[in-house]
Amino acid sequence: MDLLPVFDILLKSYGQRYWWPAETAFEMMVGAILTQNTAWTNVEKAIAGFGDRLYPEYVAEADSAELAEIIRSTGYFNQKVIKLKALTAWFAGYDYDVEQARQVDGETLRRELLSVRGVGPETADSILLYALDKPFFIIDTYTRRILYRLGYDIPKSYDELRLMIESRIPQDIYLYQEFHALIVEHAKRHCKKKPVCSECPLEKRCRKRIE
DNA sequence: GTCCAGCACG
DNA sequence: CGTGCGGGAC
Repeated sequence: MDLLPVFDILLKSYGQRYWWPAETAFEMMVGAILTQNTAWTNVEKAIAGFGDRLYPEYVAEADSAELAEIIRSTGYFNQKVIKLKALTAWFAGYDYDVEQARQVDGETLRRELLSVRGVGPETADSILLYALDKPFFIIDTYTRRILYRLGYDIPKSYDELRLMIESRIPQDIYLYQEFHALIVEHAKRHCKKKPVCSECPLEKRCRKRIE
């Protein structure tokens, strides 16, 4: 599994992504919850709906029905209200200060995040990588789909695939952040569920397997 | 009508 | 391992 050439091709094709798009670390965490099984365009509406209220004290205190109305466009809004409040309660343990959280080692933070209601492995690793600067490689549907079509043998479990990738590329925050962002871009432009293979930058390396 | 950046629960 | 959660884009 030689992944760096794939990264280089995607980087040359799409350019730097500078992900994740968020003004603050807390906004990033909120976005990670809201985008679960949801298109990002629907998340943007919700983020905008917060206006100047996108800070942890508001989410902690806000009436659930009011919060649900703000994030309605992201779907699963009743569940996501619970998740947002649970994640914010975890963040309170660090005085809503991302610098404090960053002092803690990554494995500890990951265990903590996974114990938060509504935070699974993908959401945890997204927060770790993009808000807390910890090198955990995010595995999402896009990652699996693209690697599968490229012909790699994909382990079934989330952590097996994550550890496999992490063991094969340099442990570098920038690389992890940019690589995941490029995977998302590639999945949206070409490697969709129904692939759009014309002008695909990875065409030469792809098995062109459909499903 | 169908599809889509997960997760918790039974 | 199957199901519920839910909106918006197409």
